[in-house]
Amino acid sequence: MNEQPKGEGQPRRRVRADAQRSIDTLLAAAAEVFASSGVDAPVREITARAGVGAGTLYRHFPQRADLIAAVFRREVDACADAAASLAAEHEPVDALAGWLRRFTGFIATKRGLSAALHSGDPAYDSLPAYFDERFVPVLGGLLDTAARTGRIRADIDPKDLLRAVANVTLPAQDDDGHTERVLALLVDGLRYGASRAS
Amino acid sequence: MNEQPKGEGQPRRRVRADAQRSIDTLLAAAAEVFASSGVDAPVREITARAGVGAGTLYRHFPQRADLIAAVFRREVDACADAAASLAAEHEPVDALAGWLRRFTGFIATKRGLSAALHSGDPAYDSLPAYFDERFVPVLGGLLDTAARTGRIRADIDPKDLLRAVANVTLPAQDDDGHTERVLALLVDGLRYGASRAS
DNA sequence: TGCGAAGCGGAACGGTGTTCCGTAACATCT
DNA sequence: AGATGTTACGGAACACCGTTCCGCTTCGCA
Repeated sequence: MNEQPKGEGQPRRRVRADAQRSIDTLLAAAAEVFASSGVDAPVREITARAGVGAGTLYRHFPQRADLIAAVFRREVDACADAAASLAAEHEPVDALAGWLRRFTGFIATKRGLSAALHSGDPAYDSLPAYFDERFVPVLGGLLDTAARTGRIRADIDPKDLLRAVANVTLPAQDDDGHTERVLALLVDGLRYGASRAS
Repeated sequence: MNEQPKGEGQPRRRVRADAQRSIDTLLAAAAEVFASSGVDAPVREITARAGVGAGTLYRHFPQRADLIAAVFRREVDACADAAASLAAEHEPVDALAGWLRRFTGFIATKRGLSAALHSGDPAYDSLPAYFDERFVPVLGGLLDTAARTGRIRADIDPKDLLRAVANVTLPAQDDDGHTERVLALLVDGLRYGASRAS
């Protein structure tokens, strides 16, 4: 549950108790603030909610981006882990569609983050990699299992589908079922040509 | 070619000559700066290039967002107008695919703008409407014509497809053909079920 | 319990978007 | 053309934000 940012080689120094407390408080406060005010919320709003000074934040997260990244990773993990139970409880194609929907929900809370990702800030460099690292195997597994039923084509790169769904979902502002319909269109695209190729 | 921002009811007052000069210079400078440094470029960079003071900019574009919106509209028009010649020179389905590709190129230059659009700034409120107002009829026409050949399904809402393509294209950072492939997937989705319905 | 190191708060810094206002340029009427 | 009221101009000043700095406190170990 705890977290030590910037874990270079090994964490050679023990984390002092008050420092760990600050880190936890900051991550919790940041998650709340990001959820309610978006990732562009002023840093002072986070430090105020956490009841710490600005210096404390920057000691543990040298760049504002590092804090965002830390919060992000936690939520990526939660979404990726959801795939296992879906696969256990549903038919392959349903599990695939279901997880895509779950993934859609995850992405929907990330408004404003895509902008940050493409800002060129090197602090975000590791995020897309982590995103792929966790999600590509998950979606790849669902896709393979579904393809083996023959009801879905087998020539889809998980990474492509992942990005497509994410990109379609992220900017959906006044979503009156738009995301649902496009997701359905993509799944139809998957079904098209299910008969050819292996 | 000229432009008078904020045209409320009627433009009841003539625009003074020096003011029109400032507006034109600012729009030109802004277009260049946005293209080279993105929409997040400092205002002072634009005023410097235009050779005007900050007060002049804010007199004509009360919010930074108003300037962005004005530049944006010009380029929307250019892209929408491209559809006519495509429709005249290609088969319906090719014209459709061709314009989607052209549209893709337009969107690709708008990185960072999507972030602005979803920032909640009321100054951008009219942009999506203008975007739809210009593009939906254009894509709708291409879609109808293509559907009448029977090689494309007829139950697609132009607005859905428009947003889907835009959303897929906008965040494409390291595009190694990703956009192309997803676009193809969407067009396959259009072909799927072309036989059923009218 | 004493002491060096790590952590803490918050004032201060540099840079940004935006406002303000004295001055200059324009359009109109005589 | 000259006078005059209105509109626009430039750039210094303001408010806010991310980030840095540093004197003081707290922690962990012997």
